[in-house]
Amino acid sequence: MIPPPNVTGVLHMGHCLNNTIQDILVRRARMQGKNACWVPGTDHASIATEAKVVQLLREKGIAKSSLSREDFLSHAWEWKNKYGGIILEQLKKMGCSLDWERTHFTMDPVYYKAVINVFIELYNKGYIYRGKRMINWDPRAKTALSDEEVIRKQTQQTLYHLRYKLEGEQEQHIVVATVRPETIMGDTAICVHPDDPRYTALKGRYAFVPLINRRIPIIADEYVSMDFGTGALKVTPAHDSNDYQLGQKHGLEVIDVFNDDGTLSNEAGIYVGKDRFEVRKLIAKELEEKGYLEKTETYSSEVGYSERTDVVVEPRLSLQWWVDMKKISGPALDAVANEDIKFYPAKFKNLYRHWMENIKDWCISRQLWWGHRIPAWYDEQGKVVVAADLQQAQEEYKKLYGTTATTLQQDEDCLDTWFSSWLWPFEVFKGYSQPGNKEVAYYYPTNTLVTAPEIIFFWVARMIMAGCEFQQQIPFRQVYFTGIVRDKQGRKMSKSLGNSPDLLALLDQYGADAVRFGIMIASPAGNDLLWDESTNEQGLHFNNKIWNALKLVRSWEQRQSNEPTLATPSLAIDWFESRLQQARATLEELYGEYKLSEALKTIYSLIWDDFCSWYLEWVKPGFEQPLSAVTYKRTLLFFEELMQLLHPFMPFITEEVFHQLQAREEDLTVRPLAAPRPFDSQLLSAGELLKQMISAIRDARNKNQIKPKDPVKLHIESETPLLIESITTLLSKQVNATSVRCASTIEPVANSITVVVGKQKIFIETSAQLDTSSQKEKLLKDLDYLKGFLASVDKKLSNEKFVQNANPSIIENEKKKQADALTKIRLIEESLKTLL
RNA sequence: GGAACGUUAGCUCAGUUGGUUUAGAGCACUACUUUGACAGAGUAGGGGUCACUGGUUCGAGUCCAGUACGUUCCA
Repeated sequence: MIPPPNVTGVLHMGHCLNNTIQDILVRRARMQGKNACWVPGTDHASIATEAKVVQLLREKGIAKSSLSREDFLSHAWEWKNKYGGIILEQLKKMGCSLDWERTHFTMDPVYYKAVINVFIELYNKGYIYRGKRMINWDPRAKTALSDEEVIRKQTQQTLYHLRYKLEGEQEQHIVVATVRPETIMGDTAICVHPDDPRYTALKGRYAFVPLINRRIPIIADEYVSMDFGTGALKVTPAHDSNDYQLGQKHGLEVIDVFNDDGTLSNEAGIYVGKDRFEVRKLIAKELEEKGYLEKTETYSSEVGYSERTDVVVEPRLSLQWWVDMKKISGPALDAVANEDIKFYPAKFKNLYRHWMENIKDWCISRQLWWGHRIPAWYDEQGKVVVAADLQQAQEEYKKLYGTTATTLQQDEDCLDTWFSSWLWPFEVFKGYSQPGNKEVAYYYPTNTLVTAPEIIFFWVARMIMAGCEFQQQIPFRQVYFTGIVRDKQGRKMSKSLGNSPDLLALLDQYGADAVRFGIMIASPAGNDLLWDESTNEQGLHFNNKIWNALKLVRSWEQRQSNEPTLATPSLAIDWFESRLQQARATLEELYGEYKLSEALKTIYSLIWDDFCSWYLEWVKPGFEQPLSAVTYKRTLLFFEELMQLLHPFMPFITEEVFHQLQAREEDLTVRPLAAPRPFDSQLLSAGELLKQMISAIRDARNKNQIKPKDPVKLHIESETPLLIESITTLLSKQVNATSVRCASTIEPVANSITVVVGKQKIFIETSAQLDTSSQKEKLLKDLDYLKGFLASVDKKLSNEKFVQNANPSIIENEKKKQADALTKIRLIEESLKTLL
């Protein structure tokens, strides 16, 4: 399931993250042999698109008001056809493996009809009503907004203390604090707290609004906070939702002083036709000049801005269409509460519950043309019927009112975009327009929704409601919330900050694989990610590493030999086989928990460290030497399997390498994953020991400045000589040792460096001149650590309460730690003695 | 004002039900190495009082309470 990307836009980093995650999940599901369906699509984004089209027309010198609805819509469709598909092309460039033939658009004819019918169905059920309520008005787009479309921002404002003259007394006044002096013409009361001693005497009296001298009552209500401002509040029911409620309670008049574009209306009486913010400045000046302004102070509070046009939202009383959310939200709340739908990360469950329990009605009408036109019809008196078209509306009217309507006019408004996208999970399979069809029966409910937490209420919650309401089933089983993409300083990426990188340029510069790698490696499960371009470089380096490994392996193709004397490094092969299977088991777990970033890290390290740094070095033949055919074959198979594991993250390079390793028809992207095989943990620990010994010996060589080309001889004292013997071939190869001797006790060897690895004491015999100080230093340091460690273990074991209370297996373990530490300490002390 | 989440190395993060080392990665950093897949590399190394203060416990990065700071959401 793809969230419908905004038809107006180009891809940004948020899309990049979101769609990369979905692609990873889809590719992996496909490799597991599942019929993975990922539906692409775009939504019509009514406000944003309409704003774009209006702007485009304005540039051409055409005003929207000069066009008929039909003409405007034809321009909008033209725009959609030209730009609407761009985003899908960009997804292809990112490597997203969508089912392209299923591409949908929320205003496709069938989908459009479904939206309209959903409206009618809900209206007939009594879930949709028309009502005059306080709404958020966007004065630029000239439309209502839902609460979710309003973004609150901390804003520095000026708080004006204004004097309102009291009735009856010449020089007396009451001081009111407001940040909106331009609304005083809409004041219909002043309100104080009933317990406020400062105003006890004023209750029930009257004051005059400055400049226009309208007489308004002074009322008392507990809503007013005594500490804020002067404790006296000017009540403007038309322009603030709290004031509106106060007004309702106290039966106050409502005076709307604004026009729909944010200019002052005739009702205001003064400054008519001027913009609200211009008036704020002008009126403040006039109030000051006329002595009404006592003082000003700066004040920071949250102000609502329109999500789409970024202008300050105006609370406004207006007649709109609403969905009664209480009637529809119940099953959707339960579905998440009882985990029929699981949220990843789980913390969003709380947020969801809180919103659902305090849900408010959804304002679904928008004063726009681009969108699904509300199927409501009005007669001359404003009587309403809801029906899909005029003919049905007339029939409905007759049924309802018993007469034939002379003229029926359709509502001019459109539905909120989300009123169409909430049907997405089933209507892309025509689950509403053709209920129970084969497709929807097969694919619905879908599995996983991947989306940004910002639209949990806009979209996720409403899809769940729609699913429960119209399909009687939840729309998906898991919801994975991605983090928010931020810049290095932790700021949200936004157009206005200009900190959002151009994704297309990045794809050109680094390639899709590197960009996908970069964003995924930086993206911890459930957290925001601080994105930095340098992670793309890491991706690029990784590509390069894989490419070089390919070069190496391919160069072996001509060097294969079936010579029976040629040894096959079976330890290396068996070890890597086990390591690979172990990593696959880890990956299985990580995918199960949606820890994709960690899954990528696991594969990255498997390829870079285990495969390239260890395995390939172990099986690598000497300069221009042959290698056994078996080794070559196994190496190819390993490489293939690694590419398959990496493929969901980096589809392009893995596919290419897969074909370069061996010419073939089959594609990696559709190749099923082989069943996981068991791994041998003894082999894994042998490999671990080998790696540790190699590192320790290299370190000793480094510190004693023994050149890589200078050979050494190894004498190893070990309690497990058989284990050591199994690794000597690889060990001597990796540290340039000409001979390895292993025994349970070894006398000190002349002119040698001693290192201790685990319970092994290794003498590195060399012909070079030795300076024992550095190795002594290292041994002393190790000794110090071990003694401290031993002390902490001893402390535990000598604590009677610990021995009494702790789990026996833990005590056993502590005893083992103690014994091991003692052995190691003995070995180091012995080594130190030989140095003296 | 209310709520949720977070605070572990210079940066970004792991760390499962308290005991598997005296806390791990990846980047970045330092030294050495131009070796024959790869200098976009290799080899090795340094780096943390786990925000703070108390508490529970034989034992706390992990559980509890409070404080500070941060982010987000809702008023």
